[in-house]
Amino acid sequence: MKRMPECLAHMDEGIGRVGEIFPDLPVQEVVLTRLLLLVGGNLLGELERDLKPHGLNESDFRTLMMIYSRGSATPTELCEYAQQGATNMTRIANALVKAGLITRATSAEDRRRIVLSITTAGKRMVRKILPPLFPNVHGAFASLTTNDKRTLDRLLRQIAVNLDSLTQPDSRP
Amino acid sequence: MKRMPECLAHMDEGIGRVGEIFPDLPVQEVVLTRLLLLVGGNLLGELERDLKPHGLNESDFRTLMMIYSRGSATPTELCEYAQQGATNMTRIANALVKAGLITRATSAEDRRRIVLSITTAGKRMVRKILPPLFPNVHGAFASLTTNDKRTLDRLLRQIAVNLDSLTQPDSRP
DNA sequence: AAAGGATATTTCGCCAGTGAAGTAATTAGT
DNA sequence: ACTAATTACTTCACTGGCGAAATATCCTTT
Repeated sequence: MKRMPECLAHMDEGIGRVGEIFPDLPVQEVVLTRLLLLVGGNLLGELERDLKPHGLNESDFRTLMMIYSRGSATPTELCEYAQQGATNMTRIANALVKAGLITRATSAEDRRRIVLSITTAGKRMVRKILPPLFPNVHGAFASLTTNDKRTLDRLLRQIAVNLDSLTQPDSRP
Repeated sequence: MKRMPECLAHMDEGIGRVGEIFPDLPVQEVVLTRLLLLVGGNLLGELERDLKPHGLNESDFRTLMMIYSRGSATPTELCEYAQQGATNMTRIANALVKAGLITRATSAEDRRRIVLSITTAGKRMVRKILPPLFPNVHGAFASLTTNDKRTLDRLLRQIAVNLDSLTQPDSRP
């Protein structure tokens, strides 16, 4: 695998060439899109690499952390906020239950519902996994100033909202 | 599915709670990581939604565009720059060949190699697919100023390089 | 209180991506 | 010039995720 700078140069070159053929091509935006996909993908890959030794993948981990931060949650809640399909949630819950990190219990008030709760083993797992991730998380943004990070935060949130309203254009009463 | 602002608020809240339990948690960086994963994922989803009617997925499309921009390429070249496994490249090439968008030919100088070249149907497909994407690409960054975009470009490239050297720490002679 | 509609979760079948092993062609070492 | 190592691509088996349909419970209306 080539190193990143060459990879980026190649991308710029390719988009540049296509831009000559399609004068309307919004070159800057296309580059940003590809950069976001690239960075997102690498970040995901790095995270999964760190999690694999513990037998978890990124969505398992994210789900575990969401349950951890609230103590318990229903699959639907988790789907809402983790933008996952319900189908997938079932499988993730199965895996976490099987690993003894969470428990499944049917809700008393609404027996359609399942309540997923973290176990002590689950909490222990979080304590084991989380801190070793800090250096890498830090490393990813090492060359950015605090100000850079604040700006990045702001811009990413804007893009997230833009994308959201692209997909669901103003479905408000 | 909840709207984006609620989703972001929920994320901030969750990370905040975890940050209280783990004082060393680099909150700002974790938030940025999650934002990048979120935006990357949504961007990918949007793109795939636009491509599906044409029978292509994102990696098919990316590969087609790379071949388009150079006229032809070998699977290995494409893997290098598109950070895809060779395995996957085989399948993608199969799909594109089957759709008549590219051709496969063995190289004359090195008979281990395969040369993938775009066909006229492939070029036609690019002309058909690409322009309708422009509005969405534009929309994703609509609320950003030109300066914002330049900054974002710079920061994303830095992160990309940081991640790269996290993974392959200075393997230079 | 019975029927129709809504909601929560699961099951099923499909597509995309990956690692490990396999095959074929080239290059390097002696 | 012959073996060994390398490189290019493919095949196979497996995991992760998704959409559509199935199931079970709840809510609403009559």
